[in-house]
Amino acid sequence: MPKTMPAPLRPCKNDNFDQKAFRGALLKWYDRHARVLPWRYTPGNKANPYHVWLSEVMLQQTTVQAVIPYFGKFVDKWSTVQKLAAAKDEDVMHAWAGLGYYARARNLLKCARAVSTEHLGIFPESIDSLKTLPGIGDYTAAAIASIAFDIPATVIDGNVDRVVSRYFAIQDPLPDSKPEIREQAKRLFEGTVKRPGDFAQAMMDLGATICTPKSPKCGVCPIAEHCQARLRGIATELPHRREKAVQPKRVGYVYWVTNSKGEVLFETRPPTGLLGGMTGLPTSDWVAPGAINHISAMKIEDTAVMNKNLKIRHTFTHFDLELTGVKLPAPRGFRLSPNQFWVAPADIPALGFPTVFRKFVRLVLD
DNA sequence: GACGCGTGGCT
DNA sequence: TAGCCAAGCGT
Repeated sequence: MPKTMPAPLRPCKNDNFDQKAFRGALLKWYDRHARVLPWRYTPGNKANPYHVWLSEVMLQQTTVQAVIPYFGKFVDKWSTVQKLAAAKDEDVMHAWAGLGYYARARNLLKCARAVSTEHLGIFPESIDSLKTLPGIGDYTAAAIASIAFDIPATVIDGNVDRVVSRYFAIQDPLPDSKPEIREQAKRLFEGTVKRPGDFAQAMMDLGATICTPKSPKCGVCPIAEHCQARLRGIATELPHRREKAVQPKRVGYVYWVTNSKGEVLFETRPPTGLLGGMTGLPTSDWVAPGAINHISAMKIEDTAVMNKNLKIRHTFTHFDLELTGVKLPAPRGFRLSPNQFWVAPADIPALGFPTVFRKFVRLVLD
């Protein structure tokens, strides 16, 4: 292509791209600005695969700030993958409570047990082997391989999606652009690789602290020179995303049932699905506003004392929920289901359960 | 490939 | 306030 020709808008080859210079600039930046995190080892030092795996699973779709206290709690309780493998399911679910995406906790335990029994307690090092383990997909396998074992791998998370989309000015919206992002990301990650783990973390740190979604700090970005989005003044706009559907609303009742001793009724939810395997309060079905909503797990609306002030709102990934609280004594003849149990009020705060229930408990107890 | 699956911080 | 979205995975 003649040098006088303007850069094509799409696709953008970024012909000024130089892998060696890119890697050098990014690693130099990382050596000065790497964040200090509990699971992270200083550049060059050996990582603990158990810590890398645990942190990466916790960090799936979850912010660093939210993960830090949970990571500390887990390594305090279970210092090795074998100890975690030997833990009771209930203890792990309670320790995870509040972090969200509870299938991760179920898979975490499955994975720990697989590593413990099938791999003699030692994490496999290849990406393909790692991907056979529960809860480890494309991203996490690549992250563990590179960060824990210094194996060259193309590590693509949401940060890398954004950095690559901007650096190469990819115009197609996510997730349509995933294949192109991967293709371009390979140009950054592949080749003669020194410090693959540091490079992967540098890419993610850059996305988390400099190449941020709303206001990218291009003025201090170590790779700004050849960033096609910055050169075109469209960094803030990228990556484009396909339009999202409006979240539906659902409503329902949540029950605060007490027995003669003042204990409160809790239950363990079914093992899969929403909040699967977690402890919660009994609720009605959650239905669209206006829909008939007398189908209750308790079938007790008629006898209950409704308190319209006991309302909580909670947003899940795919719907907005409004629950109305109902306080009532256990109905005459009430018998516990196998998954239900009584809890003394003093013991409730120590119980681990999802945020939607914690909101209601706080409302009742405060 | 589309969808189900939490939560909290930020704008 | 309401929307956006963060170190994704399993089905």
